[in-house]
Amino acid sequence: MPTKYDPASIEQGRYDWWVKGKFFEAKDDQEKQPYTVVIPPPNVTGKLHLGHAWDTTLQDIMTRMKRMQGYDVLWLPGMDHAGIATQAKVEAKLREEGKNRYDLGREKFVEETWSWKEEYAGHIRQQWAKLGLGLDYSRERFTLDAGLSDAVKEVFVTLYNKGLIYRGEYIINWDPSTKTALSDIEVIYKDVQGAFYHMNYPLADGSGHIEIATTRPETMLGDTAVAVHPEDDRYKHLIGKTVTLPITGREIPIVGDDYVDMEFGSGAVKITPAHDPNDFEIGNRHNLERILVMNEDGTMNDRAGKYKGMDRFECRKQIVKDLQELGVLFKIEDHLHSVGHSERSGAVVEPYLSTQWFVKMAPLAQEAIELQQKEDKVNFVPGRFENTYLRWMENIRDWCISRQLWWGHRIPAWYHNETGEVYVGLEAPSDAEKWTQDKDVLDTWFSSALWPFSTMGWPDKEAADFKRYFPTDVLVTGYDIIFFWVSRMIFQSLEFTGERPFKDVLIHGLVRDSQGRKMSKSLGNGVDPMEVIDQYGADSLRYFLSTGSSPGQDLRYIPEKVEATWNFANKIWNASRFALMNMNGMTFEEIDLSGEKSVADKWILNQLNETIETVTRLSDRYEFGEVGRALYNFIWDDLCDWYIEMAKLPLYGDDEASKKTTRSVLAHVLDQTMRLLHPFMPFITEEIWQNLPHSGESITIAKWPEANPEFTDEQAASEMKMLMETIRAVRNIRAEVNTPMSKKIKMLVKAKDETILASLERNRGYIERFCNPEELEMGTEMDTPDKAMTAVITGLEIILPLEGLINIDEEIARLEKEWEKLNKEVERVQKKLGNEGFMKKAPENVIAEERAKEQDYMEKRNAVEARRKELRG
RNA sequence: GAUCUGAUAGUUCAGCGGGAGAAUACUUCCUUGACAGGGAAGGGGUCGGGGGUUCGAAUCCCUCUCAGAUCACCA
Repeated sequence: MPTKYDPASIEQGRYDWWVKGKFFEAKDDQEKQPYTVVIPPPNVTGKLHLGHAWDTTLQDIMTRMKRMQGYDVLWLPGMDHAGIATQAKVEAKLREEGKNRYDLGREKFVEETWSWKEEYAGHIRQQWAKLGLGLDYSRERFTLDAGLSDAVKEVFVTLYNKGLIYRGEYIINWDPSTKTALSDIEVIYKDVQGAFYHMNYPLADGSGHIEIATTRPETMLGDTAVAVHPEDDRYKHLIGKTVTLPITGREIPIVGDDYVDMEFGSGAVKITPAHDPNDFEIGNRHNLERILVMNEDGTMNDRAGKYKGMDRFECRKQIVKDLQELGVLFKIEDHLHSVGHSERSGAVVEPYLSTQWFVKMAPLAQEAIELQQKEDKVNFVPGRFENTYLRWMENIRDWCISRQLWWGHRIPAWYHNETGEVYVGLEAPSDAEKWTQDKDVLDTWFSSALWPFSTMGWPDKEAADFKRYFPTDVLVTGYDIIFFWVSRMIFQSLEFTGERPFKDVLIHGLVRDSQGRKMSKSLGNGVDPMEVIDQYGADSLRYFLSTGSSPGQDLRYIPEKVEATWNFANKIWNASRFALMNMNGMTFEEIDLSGEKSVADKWILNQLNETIETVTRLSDRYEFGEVGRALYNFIWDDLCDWYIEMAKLPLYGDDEASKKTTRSVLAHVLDQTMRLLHPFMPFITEEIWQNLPHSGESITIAKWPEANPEFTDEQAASEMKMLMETIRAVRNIRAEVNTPMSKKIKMLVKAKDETILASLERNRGYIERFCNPEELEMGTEMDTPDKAMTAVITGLEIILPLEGLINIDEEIARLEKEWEKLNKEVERVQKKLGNEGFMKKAPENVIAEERAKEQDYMEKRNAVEARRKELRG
């Protein structure tokens, strides 16, 4: 084994070996309980970022752990066809070749995209491999697979027949750059510095004018009314009159509608039913004409008259100029308002009148909301996200699901070529030649919403995997896609399987840069997980990601922290190296823990028990940050700093029996520790475990450790505690008087009683090794020389005669300070114990603890006081 | 405007009713046979401010300040 931990060399080839060994495949073993997780499918043409690495590492930890705990684990991988994003990428590539999708035609274009998909899917699998994810590739799925497409059709047709999917002409969010409709949540609102344009529309009868204001003056070309509040004294007499729309000269009515806010602006609103959702509704109430003035690409259409062909923002400039010249537009105010942008393309979204398909949400949402009142609800971790989810569900609007793209699930609707009749079905009508299928595809999220069951063979309700592995146990995802995905899976699963799709949802935060900023392409502050792995290894990255935060909180990526994790891995590596060097070829069968054990042996076994218990308990609660701390402390402090140092005594000695026991304890503790750590750091633990005396083919299928009650040993724990305190006290004094370990000093130990003395005598060897005295005298009575440093710890007093090295005045001052400190503690505890309320109401164990503290502090204080008196002489 | 989150050592963060913790940085010492990317010792915090509940509050409640997020409105 090399002296330095080199992740690249140990990670090399290991993943392929795991996959070949089929350790990650669900075995459909009826003896075992199933445990299921489906991966949140990444965009197939995307690249995995640190967020994916975090998300999948958490899933890997849980599935590896459950596998070791004896579950029949299925962790199902897959990818998402990501309609808009993927199509945009392929179109960009075509553009580079001087082509566009229309040159290829729909069929060719989709073919081209499929081959892209194949290439990129390979990249993603490589990244999963590099992260070490224990995925069952025999069950990998893609949202456009035949099976999943059947599920999509089944859901569409069923919802349509139930009246929960409808087609209609409404105002939707239109992205003019990708020329498709978007759902409400695909629109990102950003505050933008715009302008508020004030205009006077002249009354048709020439009796004056009415003032309106708008942020989108170009839409005035499609105005079909002006609305005022029916109670507004300024305007109510005008209701029923008409105004002449400047430029177009159309005559449009003034209507009264409650929607208008009298306090806002002039209290009169221009109404453009084809370009604004609120205006659309007002239009419906007043039977107004809908005049669409834009094309799908955001340029002005025929209805825009002389502005035809202009881009919408060009048109805005021009129309403002023209209206100013006409004297209609008389004021432009700066105005900060929020403007919708496409989540994918970034283009300014246009509210646009269009015929689209929608899911009627109210009944579906209602069921999902009611689920949370029931026993088998979806359990959000942390719980507060349930409220986020519920509030969204309660206010949900209908979901626009049609997209004007080519890459996706084609909508299973056909229109009769002559009658225009609509047919919706799993297959085309029998006289297919007389019908034309809807050109559009479905929102990508429509298919991902079915992921937990469509991947398992549904709509075949008898499919083996669906019956065995659904519902899933936990879904892991970031809080940013609760609305996009989690909520939709819940209502679709309820509607179609009658069950929740997962028992738990573990929500994590976002990975940010070291300054707390979101990672983004525009800032260029993104970090590629693959580069981190090249530098520090997958295990370091995984440990950093999984233990570096608490549930639901964001995580800053700080290179120094990943480095610190590398140091931890290096520590583990070297501890194992030490063990192996001293194992003397011991085999697994030769491990024997029945021999006589030292305090150190008993103590480390006791600590191991506690660690096993803590790691198991906290992992079940997804408290990986705490688990990480427990493992770190156990390995670095208990095992490396203390146990291994103490084990050197027997290992370098010549008592064969204790050598064998020490080797056995080391082998056992390391074996168990590697197992505990394996879900977090799979590569290094497999490597070390394979080198250690072990039984079994791979640590991935080794049994999860269980605390052994035989090894729980309070006595050893307290004896060890005293020993450690003794050693620390001596080190402390040595540091204080600048007397390094290499320098031998005389050492006296005064024990409080015979029991303590006996314990100290038992551990004389350790004291000699760690305190390096030239002479060690221990007893219950001890004369203290004047020129000595002393330390008081629970149960004993340490005296180091240091002739010539100490200054008595300084020592007295130090003792006085120490006395003050101890006295303060005594007073604090006594105040507590003297408090009637405390004594009456505090639990017994707390009172007992306080009593013990009082005793301890008093003894220490008295010893310090006695020493001070001696020095004062 | 509503809701949520955060404010703890120089820095990044845990802890979330019973004696202020980790990592990192810093200071001093240590070429001890796993590891100098190591070991030992140490300094450093009225746990954002103010109220309250409690025998007891960093931890629970209220309020204020600051930072961030989400949703809604924005003619």
